[in-house]
Amino acid sequence: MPRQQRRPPAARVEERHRGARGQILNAAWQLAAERGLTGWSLSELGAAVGMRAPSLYVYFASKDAIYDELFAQGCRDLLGVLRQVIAQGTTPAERFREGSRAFVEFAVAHPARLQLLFLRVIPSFIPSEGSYALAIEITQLLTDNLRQLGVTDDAAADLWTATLTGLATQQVSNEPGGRRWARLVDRASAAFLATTTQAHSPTPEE
Amino acid sequence: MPRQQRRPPAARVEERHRGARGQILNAAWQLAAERGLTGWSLSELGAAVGMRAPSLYVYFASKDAIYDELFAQGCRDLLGVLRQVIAQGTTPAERFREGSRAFVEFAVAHPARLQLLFLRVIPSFIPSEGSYALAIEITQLLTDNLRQLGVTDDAAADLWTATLTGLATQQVSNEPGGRRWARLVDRASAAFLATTTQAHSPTPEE
DNA sequence: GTCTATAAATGGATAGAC
DNA sequence: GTCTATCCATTTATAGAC
Repeated sequence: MPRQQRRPPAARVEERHRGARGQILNAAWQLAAERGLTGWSLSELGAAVGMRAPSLYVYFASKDAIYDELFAQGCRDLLGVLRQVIAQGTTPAERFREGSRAFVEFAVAHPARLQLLFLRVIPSFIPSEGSYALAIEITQLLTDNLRQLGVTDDAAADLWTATLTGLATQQVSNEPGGRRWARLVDRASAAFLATTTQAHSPTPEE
Repeated sequence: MPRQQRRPPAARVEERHRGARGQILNAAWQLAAERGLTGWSLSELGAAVGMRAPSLYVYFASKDAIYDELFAQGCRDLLGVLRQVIAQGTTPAERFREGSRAFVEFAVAHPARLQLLFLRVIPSFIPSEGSYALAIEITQLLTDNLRQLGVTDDAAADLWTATLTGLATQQVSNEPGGRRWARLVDRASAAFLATTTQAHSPTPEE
């Protein structure tokens, strides 16, 4: 029987491992916020957590693997925010309005997350299957929300995601830190609901 | 008096120079379309026009200078398309609808132009004053278009640019080559006009 | 105006000592 | 698990021959 009494318990090791991974991801978010999603290197990331670049490979297989974990984490963050906000709403309309507002606020507060999750900014990076499934959950949440309002039209849901990401993107791209577009989300929600739910003469598609 | 009878006329030289610059920019657009806006290097660009990388510096001061020229060119392209489409419209409403459609079609057909003009994808690149002025002209054109419809609200114009870029961005990011979001532009135009022009109970801003 | 050569730096990633 | 050292590819950019 191999001796293993002096080896620390595997659970402890894994816990520390996860802790370090978390630190690295936090530092990556910070660098992405400061210099853009692609504006940092592995050596800079290592320095940010008191490591050299090669040590990062103990925790991640590649830089794209880090992006993939950031992608998944960003999805979970947004899902958490949206679920919380939606849970607080008392009516479907309120849930819709507050959910939409939360989406834009999240994206504007975290431009790097917006770029990573909803824009194709990194040519080499494609999210893994598991990470992408989380992104689907976000739009799913939005679609369910609309269904509760009686909006079962998939096209309407698509138009709404486009509007929300559009507002956030314009805000972040043209006036970072401002509110020029972000403040329009309530107005957009109201207009969207007005044209989608009430007596709608279905516009003929092209 | 210095002899200069054997030197080719300056006009000829400049003409060739401009021709080469044009070739380089065309090749850059093609590379950007194939591999993403940032997915190519100067040596690849040089090879595409039968040059080595250093020779490109005869025509452009830096890679960012190339991006700046691409930015300006993209603006002029889009302005040309929009002006032509708008000129063909017979009523303000038709000009609005067709202009909106043309905007999205342009962006979907040229994702790299969309990224360069409306998204902040390259951390290091900031358009020059002259190039940015062209970008302003685009939104100006849109604003004027709306004014002809009696929409003088700046916020409405902002909401509309966000919607258009949002549709294009979602299309390009999530389903490149498809029509899922692009086909919604007419529906969005109609909804926007319905809520903005007709008896509008002004939604209170937050 | 184009080239070779090269600078000067940086990138991501691996090997192996400790 | 972290390091040094290093690989190898690649980058933008410059100098100088032709």
